[in-house]
Amino acid sequence: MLIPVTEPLDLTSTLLSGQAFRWRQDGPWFHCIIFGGIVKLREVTGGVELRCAPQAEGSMVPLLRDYLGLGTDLEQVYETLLDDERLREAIHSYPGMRILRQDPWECLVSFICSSASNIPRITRNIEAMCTTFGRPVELDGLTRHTFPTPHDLAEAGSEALRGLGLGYRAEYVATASETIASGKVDLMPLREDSYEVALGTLTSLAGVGDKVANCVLLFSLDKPEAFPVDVWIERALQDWYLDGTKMSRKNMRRWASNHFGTYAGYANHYLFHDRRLKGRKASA
DNA sequence: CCACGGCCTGATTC
DNA sequence: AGAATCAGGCCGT
Repeated sequence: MLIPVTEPLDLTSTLLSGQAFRWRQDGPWFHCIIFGGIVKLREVTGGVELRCAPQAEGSMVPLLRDYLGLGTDLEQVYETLLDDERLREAIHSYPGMRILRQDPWECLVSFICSSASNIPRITRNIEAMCTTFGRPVELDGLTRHTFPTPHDLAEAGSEALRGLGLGYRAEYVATASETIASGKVDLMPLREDSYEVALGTLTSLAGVGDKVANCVLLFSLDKPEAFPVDVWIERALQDWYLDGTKMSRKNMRRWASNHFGTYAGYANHYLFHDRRLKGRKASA
């Protein structure tokens, strides 16, 4: 089924820029588990072709439009960022790269797992949790596993998670899972809360500091002003904006939110993507 | 509020 | 070859 898309959308950059960890590319197709179903997407003239199971394709279309962030007016976002020379260049390099609107739970666990790790390992860890504690779903002879629920991971416990290679992050995931499963913290309503309130709630969870919280806020909780500062962003800000001025990461986040404004998160992701593709040494 | 060391682990570098 | 270092940080002191 065709999802008609008239808005700018670069599917490859959007799905593979490091904001989500479960998309796989297979020729022209991308596949993943979304909303509990297996989904295949590919870019075609006029939009995006969709296949999915077990849901009907028709019912998945509005969910995917939402997930892909097509509700956001990118032109308006760009308008606020194009004055900046570095951003202008990055935006021209990857026009149509969007911020996804992911499931907050999966996003939370994924970024807890990301701390002091690397993309291949994070991806392995997440996939291991899914194959071990998730449910298999099949489409066109392809099997993927659903992301485990808070209850699943709380029940699994930290030892089992360590067995999957999470290292010290296993304790964080187990504890955070218990907190969510118990109902002490409810993630979805944070979409309606202010940035500051949601940030405070998230950082009360095990293994969630300022950086991880800002990732969850930006990629799943409707906070486009969120600005996660990781090593890549730290270097980018140092090199291009701060001219060597010493600043803590939390202060960098505050500086950037103030400097880039309402859509600081988009600025963040374009800088991040650009920096990462160019590699560490290439850009001075 | 900031600075610092410790923490799993696997790949890369020296 | 074996030891540091780094990788999309967080926590406690």
